[in-house]
Formats: sequence, C-alpha cells, structure tokens
Amino acid sequence: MDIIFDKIRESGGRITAIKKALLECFSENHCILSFKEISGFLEKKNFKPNRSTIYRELDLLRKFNVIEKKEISGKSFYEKKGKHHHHIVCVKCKKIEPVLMDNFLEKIEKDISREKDFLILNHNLEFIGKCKKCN
Amino acid sequence: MDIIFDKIRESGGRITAIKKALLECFSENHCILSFKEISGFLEKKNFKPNRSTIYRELDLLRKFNVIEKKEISGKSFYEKKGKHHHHIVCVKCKKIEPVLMDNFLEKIEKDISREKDFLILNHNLEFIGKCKKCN
DNA sequence: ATATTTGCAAACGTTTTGCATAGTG
DNA sequence: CACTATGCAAAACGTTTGCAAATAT
Repeated sequence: MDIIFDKIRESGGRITAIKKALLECFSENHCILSFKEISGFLEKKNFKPNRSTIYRELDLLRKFNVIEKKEISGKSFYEKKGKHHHHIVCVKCKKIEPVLMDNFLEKIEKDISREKDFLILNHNLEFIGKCKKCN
Repeated sequence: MDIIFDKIRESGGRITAIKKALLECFSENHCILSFKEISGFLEKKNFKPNRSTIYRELDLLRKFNVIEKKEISGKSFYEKKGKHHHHIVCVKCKKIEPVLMDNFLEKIEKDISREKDFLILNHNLEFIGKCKKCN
C-alpha cells in the first residue's frame, strides 16, 4: 500500500481521501468491480464523490498501473492488477466470477504473432453461460 | 438465403428491403462489423434507414439466430453466425481481424464446468496488441 | 506557491423507447 | 385486415470535458 502511495507521489500524484478509499476498495476486492459497485463501496465508507471524480481517479490508478479496465458485454469493469485470470459471466444474473488458470494461451499467441505479424500485448477471455443458481 | 427468409417469415417476421440489404451485408462480410460499417454498407446500396430501425433489425436478426453481437473494448459489433473464430484487435488503429483456430478451449471449458458448476454456452476471446503497421 | 484534485453542469456517443404512419403477408 | 416495420423525436445510459474552487505537497 505504502509502495503504491510513493509511486503515485513520485509521478506527481497526490494522496487524497478518495484515492485512499479507492485503493482500499481494490485491495479488499479481488475480482472485477463495476462502476456502481465501486461507488457503492465508497458510499459505505461515507464518501460520495462526484461521478466524474471517480472516473478520473480510476483513470489515474490505471496510469499508475494499479488497476486495469475490462469491458465485458458492453460495460466497464475495473480490477486490481495481479494474478492472471479470466472470468465466467452468467447470462441471466450477470454475476461475474474469476477463474484462475495457468497461461495456456502463450503458445497460441506465439503462433498468431508469427502468422499475422501482430504483437500481442494482452488478451481478454470470458466464458459465457449459466451459473448453478440460474440453470 | 431463402432458408433464412423462410425462417424469418415462419417466426412472424416480414421480409423488407432493409432486411434484405442487411442480410446481403452479412453474407458479403465475414468478420465483425461496427454499427457505422453496417450503416455505411446500407448507404452504398442506397438505403438510409433511421438508426433505430437498424438497431431493431439487428436485434431481430439476432433473435432469428442469423447474426450475433460482440462487445469489444466498449463498442458493439455484429457478425454472421458461422465458423468459430476469435479476433485480434490493434490498440492503436483499432482494426479488428479474425483469427481462425480450432476450438482448443473445449477441454478447459469442461474443467471449468465441472469445477465451478457453471454451464458454458459460449466464450469471447480477443487478443489485444499492435498490428504490423502500427508497431 | 503551484500543480493536482474536486464538484458541478453540460456535452458526448451509443443505444433504446413511444408513438404515429407506412408497408407486408 | 391485422400485425410488423419504419421514421421521428426524445429519452436513457455510461462516460467525458471545461471551468472555477478547494486541497495536497
């Protein structure tokens, strides 16, 4: 946590109450969070920042390499950078859960890079289906 | 094509000029198309339907199982149902290209299904990176 | 002191909706 | 004829921006 604070300050960023609360939010939650979940979390901690502030802070944390943004079925989600994983998404209740797995895509990515002359930096993989409850 | 027309009529849908043009659009284009690309195609064929009409038609074609919708980096794309494939997306020029490959995810999907008690119906996989030109 | 952060209001791009009219089966 | 498809205008939705005031360093 303190390391992140230092990193932010070094890059010219300032540690504010909202930023602290946001960092807490991401350290307490391992899986991806929607905008609403994030602002809900902040409200529970008695912060009610303006939407634009939240978006801007999320953007900053992204630039500081603390979190990353994912777009799943047209909506944005934010997630602490960390262990490589994918997600399962329930078509009915929309619940998203993480799935840990080794990076089995590495070999395929090499093939694609060579074949298509395309430098692969990242990938998105979600499995869409029905969770236990909804099925 | 005629099979699709029949299927649509059977389900209570009506064959209109716009629907025909849209079907042409998807049979001429194998990879995913953005909304703008679709309406551009229609304009080239001298159709200028209202946006809402296009969205509604796309929705119908989706219900008739002719096309499917994909959300990539926050935008919607539409694609004819067909051969299983994935996409590479250039972060810079945003160009999207298809990548054909056998369904190597099958085994992994079985594992996830068992482990998470989750029925997998589909998956989304995109490789993000830089194309030859942009790199 | 100065640059960053914040709230507010307004704009933006994409997609959806309600309603009246036109067109298909 | 009955019901679907269409155009139009307006709304909804998530996100971004410009600006002036507040705050961190």
